[in-house]
Amino acid sequence: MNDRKQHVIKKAHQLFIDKGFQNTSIQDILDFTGISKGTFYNYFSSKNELLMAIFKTAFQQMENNRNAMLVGQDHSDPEILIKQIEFQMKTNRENNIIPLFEEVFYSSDHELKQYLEIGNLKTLRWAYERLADITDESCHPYLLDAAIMLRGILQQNIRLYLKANGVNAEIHPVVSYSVNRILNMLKELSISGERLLPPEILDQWLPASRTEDLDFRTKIHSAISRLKKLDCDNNEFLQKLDFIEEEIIKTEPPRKFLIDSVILSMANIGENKLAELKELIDDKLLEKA
Amino acid sequence: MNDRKQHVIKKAHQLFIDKGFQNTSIQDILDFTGISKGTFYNYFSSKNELLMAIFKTAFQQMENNRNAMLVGQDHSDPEILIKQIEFQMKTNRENNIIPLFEEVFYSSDHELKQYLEIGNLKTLRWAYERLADITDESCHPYLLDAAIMLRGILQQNIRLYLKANGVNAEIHPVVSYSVNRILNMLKELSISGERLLPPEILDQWLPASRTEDLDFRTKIHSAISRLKKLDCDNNEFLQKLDFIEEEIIKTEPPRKFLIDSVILSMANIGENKLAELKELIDDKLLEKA
DNA sequence: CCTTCATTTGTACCGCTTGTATAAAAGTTA
DNA sequence: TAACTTTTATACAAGCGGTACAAATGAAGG
Repeated sequence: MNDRKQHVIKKAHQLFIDKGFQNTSIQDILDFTGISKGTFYNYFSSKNELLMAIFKTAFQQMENNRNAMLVGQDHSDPEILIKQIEFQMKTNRENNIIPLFEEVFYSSDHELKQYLEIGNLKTLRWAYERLADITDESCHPYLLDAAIMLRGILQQNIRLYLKANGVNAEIHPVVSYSVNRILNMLKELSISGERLLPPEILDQWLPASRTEDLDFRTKIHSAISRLKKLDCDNNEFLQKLDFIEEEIIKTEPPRKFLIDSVILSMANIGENKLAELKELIDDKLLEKA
Repeated sequence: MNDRKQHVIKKAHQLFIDKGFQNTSIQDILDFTGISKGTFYNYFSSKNELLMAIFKTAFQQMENNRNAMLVGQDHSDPEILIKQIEFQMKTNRENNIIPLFEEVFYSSDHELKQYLEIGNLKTLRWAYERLADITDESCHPYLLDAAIMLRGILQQNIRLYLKANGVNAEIHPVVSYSVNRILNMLKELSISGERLLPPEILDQWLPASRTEDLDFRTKIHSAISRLKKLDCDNNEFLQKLDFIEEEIIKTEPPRKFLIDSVILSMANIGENKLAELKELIDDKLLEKA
């Protein structure tokens, strides 16, 4: 991604942390980053899309750190999980992810909402899998419930612990306490057999293929959305773009010759305008081959 | 309260449920309720204050129901608690309280935020007290932690249970399951002795006097805010109003003769404009005497 | 019936918002 | 130098929350 664009994302994130999403106007961002309005709307089709870009980089960063902390460690050691969670909570706080998330989740557009929901489910699945590393087989049927409740407990405990002890308090004891509660609860559940949700439902919510390809799918979607705007009254043009999106997402394997010829037939819109889309598709199909 | 105003609150609430707070414009409300803009701003000094009025009536209603469900019942029966919570969660869902709450909590003005925070703490204290009814003495030091975690568990469990079983699913099993988890956790905590927050901190967060008077304080505050706007360049006038607010809230007992004479000295602003404030203060001081 | 008062209405207006449009300027590459 | 893409500056549209105010309406009492 463009360096300048990355810089805008970073600066805007800073503004959102300081003043909140709603209370930061695009003009604020333009002033703070020194770009012009035209450039802004060249980079992002809307303020929401900028926010999505911020979430995306934050999620990515979190996932990387999470994985890095696990290499060479004993996966079944609860202390490692605690440290991972602690780190996540800290960076979440630094990046103001939760407040930004809440601020937008219940109000904003469908696309953003869906993106955040999937992010949510992914972290839920991560917790589920890490709990599976730690506990023995008998607990596994209850791990989804446990992961769900762990999130709830952590959220509330941290919020009120920081209210009591100041926002700069060390959260390690809270995370440790919360994880211990859940581990004890799991023992009890494995005996009593009570359960709310079967773990299999996770696969239903997050079909493996869909989540692997999520990033690619959103990229394709936004590239195509941008193209659509170039000639949004040309019905044939729009149909072609819709066809490409559907073919690349739904058909397995996508028929590359079809996509290529359709793209070729749109060349009149400007070779360079199509470059991004072409590159995305070529990379993806190469990787599959 | 004015019937018409109440009607506006109700209709606006309906709109907020359907479209969200941010996505409902004042014009929408005017069209839907059939009042004019002038009347709207006669009733509410801002869109936020309308939202506060909605929250206030919803909280009030919830509290009443909560108390009504307890009369003539065995306070130590967990089933009653479960039914209370279940009812609360249902009405919360019907009134879309949580989403409206979240939508606004992280973005909006300080006053609204503080009001919601206090509402939050009040329901936390309610849960704390109800858990005290149910559990024996040995658990009491851990009840605040339990109340906090109960909220987290309920929130997450309900959210995902409804995602799995459809939004119209019966939530009784979820509430029952969640309360049981907490009760078991309490047993364990009373043995291990682990604790995050001491219950005494609740009194610090919600000083008894302050919460009793909260409703009165906000009423006084908004009445005075409204008056301030009538002559907002008259410094002496503003100082008088500030004095009244401070005297009625902070001085114990408030020196009525002082307040009365100050109000008298402001009569030039219009007798009727001061009526609301006068009535509020008279009622309060009568009740104390 | 008429006067007095408060409420309500309709409308114009302000400053701000997100987002579009576009011609001119600046940068890049060959 | 020429052809191109990107960036800039600016004007613009439509909508927002909120203010101001004259005119209309309603209610109460002499």
